[in-house]
Amino acid sequence: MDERTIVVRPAPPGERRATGTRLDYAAALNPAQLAAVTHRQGPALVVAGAGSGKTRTLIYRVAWLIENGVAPASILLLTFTRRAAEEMLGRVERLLGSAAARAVAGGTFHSFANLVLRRNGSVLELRPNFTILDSADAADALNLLRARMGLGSKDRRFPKKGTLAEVISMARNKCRTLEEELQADFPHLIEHGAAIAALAEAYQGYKAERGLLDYDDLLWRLVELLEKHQPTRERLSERWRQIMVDEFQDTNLVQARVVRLLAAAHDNVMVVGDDAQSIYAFRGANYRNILDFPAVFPGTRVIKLEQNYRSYQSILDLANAIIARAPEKYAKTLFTTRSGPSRPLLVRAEDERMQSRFVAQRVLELREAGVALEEMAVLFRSGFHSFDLELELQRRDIPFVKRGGLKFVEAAHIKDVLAHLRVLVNPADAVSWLRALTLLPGVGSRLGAALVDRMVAQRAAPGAIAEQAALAGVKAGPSRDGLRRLGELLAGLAQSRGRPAEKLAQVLEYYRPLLRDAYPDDFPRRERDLEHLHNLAERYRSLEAMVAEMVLEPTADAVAGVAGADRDREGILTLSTIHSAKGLEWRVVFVIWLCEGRFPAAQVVDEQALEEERRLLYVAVTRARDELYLSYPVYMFQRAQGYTMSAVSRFVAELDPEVLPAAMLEESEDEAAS
DNA sequence: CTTCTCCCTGTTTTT
DNA sequence: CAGGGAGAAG
Repeated sequence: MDERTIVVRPAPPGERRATGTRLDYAAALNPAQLAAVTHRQGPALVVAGAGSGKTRTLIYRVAWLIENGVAPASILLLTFTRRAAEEMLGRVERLLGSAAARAVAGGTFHSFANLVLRRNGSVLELRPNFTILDSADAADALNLLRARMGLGSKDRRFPKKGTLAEVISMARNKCRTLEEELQADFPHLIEHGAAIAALAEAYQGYKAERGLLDYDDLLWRLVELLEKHQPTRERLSERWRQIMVDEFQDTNLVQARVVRLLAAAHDNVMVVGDDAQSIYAFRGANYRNILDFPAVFPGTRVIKLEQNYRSYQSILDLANAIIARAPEKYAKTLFTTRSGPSRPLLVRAEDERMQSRFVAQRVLELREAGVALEEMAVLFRSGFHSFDLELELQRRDIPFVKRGGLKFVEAAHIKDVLAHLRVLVNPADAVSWLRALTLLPGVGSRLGAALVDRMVAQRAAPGAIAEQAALAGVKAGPSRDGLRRLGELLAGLAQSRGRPAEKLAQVLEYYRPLLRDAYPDDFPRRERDLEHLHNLAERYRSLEAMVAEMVLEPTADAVAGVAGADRDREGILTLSTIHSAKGLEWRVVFVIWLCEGRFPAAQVVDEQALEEERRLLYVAVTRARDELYLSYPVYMFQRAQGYTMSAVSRFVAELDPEVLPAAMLEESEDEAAS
């Protein structure tokens, strides 16, 4: 049964040509793709099923526009990650055999907003050196204000800082009032409604005074800029006369508004998406954006891409069966001409160890059979689901990278280092100040906050922190010594004309002793991360760009595992959350932990969220080209109850065994011996 | 009053 | 495994 046959697949047509000739679009694309690529003007909605050549279509579209006289600089390509945009534009460049594509603007909504606001923010009285807060920074700021306002100091049931940040952010992403948001998603917090509202208002003021923008502000201030300042709107709309948005099903209402406003002058918008792959409702995305697009842009041309070029038909049958029950959608059924010997398989393992051993062993067998490690991936619902597997892979010396889970720049020690640089860029950045100050021995939240307030009120230069501390009455002692060293560091950096990487190196030198004190157990691992950070810094020419982009575009590498500086994945297996696997594909895919409580996740109860989990599984299985394994352990360990019997995921249980045959694992003689 | 330390808990997904 | 809470120490 493991006899693997060689499958001859047609190579994707096109993507190479002699210079000087025009691309042969009709030969390279199917009729639906061609229609999208050569769409003249006005709004268009491309409903693109998984693996239907969506990216390819966008690439050819950009090339076609350029070949037909559209200036590259007037094309805007909004994608889900910067990397997606860069990869696409790189391919356009190869396609056209010229560097023209480099002038195309591309990136995420947030990074686009960042650039526009830095250049045009003055009409909003926004300083160009504003700091961007990530969700953890936002939560910290809220917590500071909560303490100051004396809210929930005694009440144990008062929401934690992360929850507060989530409520406030969700309301803004869904264009709701706080009351509406609490009613809809946090009914158990309604009793704290007034306190949360007061906090939200204080938070707005706090950010405005200190030049701080959180993720939501980036989008909302852009909307404000475009809505309230007609000349700016017209200028920007004229500048980008061709707008393309990828993964439109994962945009939220604010982003949809940005699109509407940006296209005000011409309506030349092409959005591409798949309602069946909408998996970001939890952060406010609304796949209705796709369903409603034709109403928002009258005269929209709708083009459906249904032919799948990725997966075997047996895998698509499974995908179609999974999504068949979704209640509201653009009806479409994926089909392909690809068929092969293997079918998806449901694998029942005794327990988690067994599941891990199965994956590791199968990966090795496949590698023996000629499938390179980078052509395989293991996908899961949540970051921590792969912990046991990671140990097993390490034990067997199988190299892997993990995508998703805790991000590199979210690790405490990385944030510590960056805080020093952020203070340099924006001396009013109270959040970063507090972080840097409380690292010092003898400086806690109280003294730290007092010093920050003083620095901001006095508009003092960062290097003046020690003098300001003395003026504030800090007595000589360990805290004064620390503050003096911090002041010397910052004063030196403010003077320095060095590159960002050189400044970072100085911060690292200062920070290393603090790191060793703070993490006596595992500072070596963290020091390696700092090395990696230093390598990343080499790419940037300006400090401002570096600190902004590190927040907006965190590198996909997780902290754990090999935080390798090299980015090529040759000979490396991929482990990934399904969310981070979006848009990618592999020859062989394993999806693990398909049991109730894990997938769907335990905390998911309401209908809408369950539907999203279903779509998530759909995304997972459509990542596979040739082979697909879904697995789950029969017994799972839960700390509270010990070993319990698990139930297979409802999404799998309801499927016809025809589309997903089941198998179980048995301990064989030689395996038991090893 | 402030900071430090130790123990507890409870873990989705991400710009 | 980190973030928060409680209690001890400065």
